[in-house]
Amino acid sequence: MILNRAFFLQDTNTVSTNLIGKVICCNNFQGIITETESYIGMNDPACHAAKGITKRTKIMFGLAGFSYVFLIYGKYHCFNIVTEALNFPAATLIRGIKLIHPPYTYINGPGKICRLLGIDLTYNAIDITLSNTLYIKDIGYQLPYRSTPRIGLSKGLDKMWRYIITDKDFSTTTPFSY
DNA sequence: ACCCCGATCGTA
DNA sequence: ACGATCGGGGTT
Repeated sequence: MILNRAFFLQDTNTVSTNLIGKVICCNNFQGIITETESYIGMNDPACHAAKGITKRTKIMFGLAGFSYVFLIYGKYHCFNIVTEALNFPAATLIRGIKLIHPPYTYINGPGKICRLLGIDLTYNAIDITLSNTLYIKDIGYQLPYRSTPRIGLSKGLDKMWRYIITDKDFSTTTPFSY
């Protein structure tokens, strides 16, 4: 079943951990989510919204379940989903997936995911609880994960808000047996 | 108008 | 370890 508003309205770390094992569907690609990160509120120095509402960050203050896509280093896109209550700026970043169909590719890194799935700035501010081109579904997987500090930051490294799958079947480019 | 920076990636 | 590359955001 497709994840609904109530799923994304929860605490961001609840959303980030519950997204492990869910399936992102976009442009005919379907991938198990294997890695996520939380960015939470104006007191999180690594969160883009920490400095307030801007043209770019306003989506994070909006309704949970909308996409937040941004360009990084002039070349790559990062795909997030807005979480928590209206006016509380937070989101979950999708950092790793494994295709559930051939060629069963394991993709680690938000830029590479967006490149493969075809996600660019035109995919920003989409309601993924209503869209039929970009959405996330639950296929009943409950997969173990561990938490670590977030990747690539100069601030907010004290937070253990990166979640990554521990089952090796989902971190290799080979079919999995579930 | 100008300057600095970055939730990355591929190459070395 | 490092450079590419360009929009966002702050400052002049």
